[in-house]
Parts: sequence; structure tokens; C-alpha cells
Amino acid sequence: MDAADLRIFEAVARLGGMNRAAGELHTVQSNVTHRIRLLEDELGSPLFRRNSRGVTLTAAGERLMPYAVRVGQLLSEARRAVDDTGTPQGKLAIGSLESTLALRLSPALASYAKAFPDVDLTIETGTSAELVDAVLARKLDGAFVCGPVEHAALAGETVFQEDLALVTPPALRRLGDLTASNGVKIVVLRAGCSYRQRLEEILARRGIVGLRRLEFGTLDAIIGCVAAGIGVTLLPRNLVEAPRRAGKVRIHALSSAESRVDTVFIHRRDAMASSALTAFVAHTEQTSRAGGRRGRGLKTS
Amino acid sequence: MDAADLRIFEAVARLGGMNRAAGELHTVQSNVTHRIRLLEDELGSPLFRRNSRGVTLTAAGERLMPYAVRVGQLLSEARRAVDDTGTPQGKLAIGSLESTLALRLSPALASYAKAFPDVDLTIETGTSAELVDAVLARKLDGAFVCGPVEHAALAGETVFQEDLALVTPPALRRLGDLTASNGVKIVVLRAGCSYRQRLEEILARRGIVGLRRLEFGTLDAIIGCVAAGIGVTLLPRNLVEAPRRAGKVRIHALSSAESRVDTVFIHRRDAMASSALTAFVAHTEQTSRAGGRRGRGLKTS
DNA sequence: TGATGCCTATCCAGTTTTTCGATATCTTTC
DNA sequence: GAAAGATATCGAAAAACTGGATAGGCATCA
Repeated sequence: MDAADLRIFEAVARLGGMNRAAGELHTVQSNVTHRIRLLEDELGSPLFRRNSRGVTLTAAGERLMPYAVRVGQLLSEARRAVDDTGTPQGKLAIGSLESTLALRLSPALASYAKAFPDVDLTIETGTSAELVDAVLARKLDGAFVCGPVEHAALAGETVFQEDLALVTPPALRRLGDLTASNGVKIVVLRAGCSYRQRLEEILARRGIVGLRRLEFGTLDAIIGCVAAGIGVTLLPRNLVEAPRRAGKVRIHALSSAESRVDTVFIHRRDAMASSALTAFVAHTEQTSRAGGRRGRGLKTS
Repeated sequence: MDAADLRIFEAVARLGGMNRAAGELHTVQSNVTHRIRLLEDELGSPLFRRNSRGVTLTAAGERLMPYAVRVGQLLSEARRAVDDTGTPQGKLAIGSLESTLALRLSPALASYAKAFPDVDLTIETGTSAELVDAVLARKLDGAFVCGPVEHAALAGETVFQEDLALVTPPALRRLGDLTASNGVKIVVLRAGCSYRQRLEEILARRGIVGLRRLEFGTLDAIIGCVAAGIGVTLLPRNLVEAPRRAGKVRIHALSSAESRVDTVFIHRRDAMASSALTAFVAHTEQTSRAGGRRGRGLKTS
């Protein structure tokens, strides 16, 4: 049994046919059939059931499949590891929550890109759940998500601790005065922003439900909107301290459980971190130390 | 790059020479040299430094090495997985603390061996640290060790909870009367028994140090020895209840932190559990439910 | 019912890859 | 300087792989 055999096996299983696999593998069908046959002979049990419309995995094939996938991944990872000379370079796919990207990451990204020009950095955004899945599926090398994350295959550490503040127009003295009927809206940075859900929970806990939502692309727009009495929002406290001192908005007390959000950087435990990734984490921590505080996260081994 | 290449690479790296690798791989040196050369060409960087006394890994080779090892392990595991038809069979290497084996495992082992005659069950004993290392090195499929065990690569669950009792001769009313000078010894089942260390800690905490040790091979011998006034010991409470009621020994109070010992069954997280292993764990739990209580252990994913 | 399309199995020949054995070369050691 | 032990190189033989052509099974459709 060899990696090449498993590669063929995996393609046949995934595409459900030897013909189709032959196409993907840039070879001919007879060849695929032959190799599969050899593999089955070697293992001593059939891996596929042949029907007229293609093939399906037998029980033994099902058992082999995850290994075929894993070996393929390992080999390509090995190649990258050999190429990785220690100076960060190559591709680096990072995921982030939209809000984290906007509020925390931009300066770090800019200086990272400048410091390591040989890295092809791509940033993808999504919800925490989407990002976790993408990291697990090895589509992303790592991601910034809302903590805590508990998954055996993932390592993570808290890189930012946000202290959120509930921000309302200055005229709103008591939260109780908020009702759906007076037209005040929830103002958030972007749809699916994870602060939105938290804000709705906080309001719901105080009996305030049914507020409409409003989205803006920039922080200034959000704050301006709140100052104008149109909505309420939930933002990191240090971003709204200045407007508050200027009397433009009012901040309402939250319990620390409600206000505290950990942003965790996660990556697969089993994937060896590339130089580019290692440098990225180090760089982000260094940059963030100016604004946020660094904390301990999951056990990292 | 193929698994066969990595196999050759790994042998050369491990043995430090192409000649020696050729011997192990049942081929000739020229062949090994050739394949290594091809691999280096393919990867674009030399993997070995050639000296007159053999070869040593370059930085790139060092980076490749763990992948070579892992791929080899995966392939052999894949083969086993394919062979594993669901009915427990094949080899199963289990480790255990000597004391756990003697006190808890024997009945479970006997009935397991009877229930699944196609499994080649081998039991090895050692200290917790030794067993953990053996499981990590894949020399054992699993092991019973003293909890708690915190290791990212290991999953575990508590299968037994022992409530230990400090057992002394009935004449010894107060622990304070124990001194090294009156000849009383620590009696344990076997050298290196993990209860021994615990017992010494418990005594030390009460200012009793310097007692000599005495080993016995059977429980009855130990209890008889204590009853005869020769020594003190630490044993699961339910094993000494009968002699205590008979007035043969005295049990002294311990805090629950001192008396409680978790026996945890550990196995590698990344190794897919064979049917034999799965059945073993299930069987042990079932059997142990008669005597001990089952509890939750580490997060198992 | 026969034609068609899609699929796998098989066989053969050509090519590529791998293996082996012999030999060259270099370095350390005695 | 010889011997031992190491890697490098080369050519021939063996093995494995590939590609193309063909056969046959099974469903669908007219």
C-alpha cells in the first residue's frame, strides 16, 4: 500500500467511479481499475462494490477512506514543511470575525504584510461556527473567533479581551425607557456580527425585545447614529470612551459576564505551524499589546 | 513524493547511513542512494549531509522527518483498520499499574479473553509515567494509570474510583504512635506501586518518616502482616472492610483528597480505536460496575 | 426490442521506474 | 600504505506502470 494507491482510491471513492477518477487523475480508466484491483488484492478484501452506474465503498473501503484522506493531507503538508525555510513565505489563510477584523486586526495586518512581503496573506470573514469548521477542514490555517472554543483538535489562545459597553443616546437615562415602539434600533457593524447576538441577549434579559436592526460599515457612522438618538449598540469600551466624554453618547453598566468577550486565535493542533503562521501570531500579539491585553487560553499541549 | 520514498528516507535518517538502511530495507545501497537522490531532486533541497561516516539530516530533512514517521504509522494503522471487521480480533496491547491489575482487572481480563478468543491480549505493567510514554509512543493501545492525566494527545476516562483506607494493626489507636524506631514497616503489594508513594506522603504529612518498606505478592499476605502488627498499608477500603469487622486490623480516617484515587484508562486521541480496544473498554466498564463506580474523565472530544 | 450511453474488466504492447551488481572515490584508522 | 567503511555512479535486467483497444454488463429511451 502506497500513497499513490491511496490517492487513486480516494479519488475513486470521492467521485464514485473509476472513469471520473481517471479524468481527475489525468490517466486512463484501465489504469485506475488495475491499481484498485492491485490494492484490493494486497489488502485481501474488496474496497468497492461495482454497479453499472459506478462504484460504492464497501465496509472495508469506508474504513480505509479516512486514512487515504489523511495521508494525502500529510504529504502535501510535508512538502510545505520542507519548503518552509524559516523565513515566513508562501500562502497563509486566516479567518476572522468581521468585527475583530475591523476593530483590531487592520493595523496588525498592514504591518505584517509589510514585514513579511513573501507571504500571500488571505483573510476570510465569517461567523465563529463557520470559521471553526473551516479551520477543522484545513481550509484556513487559523482564525480569530469568539471564545471560548472547546474542541480536541483545536488549540487556541486568547489574543484580545474586549470590554464591551452598551451605548445609547445620551438622552436615554434608563434602559427601561427602551421599547420597540419608540423606533430605536439596534445598530451593528455588519449582519451576522457576533456582537449583535450578544446585544440582543442583553436587551432581552432586561425585557426589551423586537427592536429593528440597522447596519453600518464604519464605526463613526454607528456612533454618530447612536448620538443622533436613532439606535443603541454594543461596542468595545475603549472605542466609545471619547464620544462619551464629549457627551455624545451614554454608556450603561453591564455585568462583567455580559461585557467581557474573548477573542481567541485557533489553529489545528495536529498541523505543524508554518513559519508564516508562527510569525503571524507573534506579530498580532505584539501589535495588540498596545491596545488590548493578552491572556491565557486553552491548553496548548 | 511517495510513502515508499519516505520509508526509505526515514530508515536512512534513523540509522544514520544508506548502507545500514539498505540492510534494514532488504535492498542494496545503490538503490537507497538513488531513491534519496530522486527525493532530494523532487523536493528541491538536500535532505542529508554526506560525511565519511554516514549521513546526517539537514534542516530540510529535520523538517521532513516527523512527516515520514507519521505517514508510516498511518499506513500501518490503515492496514489494521481495513482488516478490522468489527469482531474484535488481532493484537491488543494494554498497560496497567501493577496494583490495578491485581485488584481490579483480573476478573475483567479473564472474561474478556473468554468472550473474544480471537484477540491476542498482552498486558504490560509499569508506573504511570512509563505507561503514558508507552501509549504516546504507540507501543500500547491503551493503559490504566493513576489519574488525572492531562495531555493533549491523550483521551481518557475514569473507570475506577478507589477509596483508599489507611490500615494499621488494631493495637495502634493513634497514628502518632507510629515511629520509625518501633520497627513498623510500610507494607505494599510490589515495588513502585503507586499507592506506596501516596502512603508515604500521607504519613509524612503527619510527621512520620523513615519507615522501612516490605513487599508482598498477595493481598492476604499484606493484611495478615498488618494484623500481626508488623506494618501499615494503604489499600482500597472495600478490600479491608471484612478484616476490620473481624477486628484484625484498624482503619484510620483520611481526608477524601487523600483517600480518593482515580484509575483512568488512556489511549491516543488520534489513533482510531480498533474493535478489540473498543470492546475492551466496554467490557471493563461493564465488569467493574459490579465493584467500583464509573465516572467522567477527560474530555473525549 | 434494439440502440445508445455509461460504466467496469481485460489484454497487450510500450514506456518508465526500480532494482541489482560491479566499480569508483573519498576518509578514517591502523 | 593498506584496510575498512562510507557514498556516488553506471549499465543491464526486472518489475511496474501506463495507454489504447476491446469486451461485456446494465440501465434508459425510442
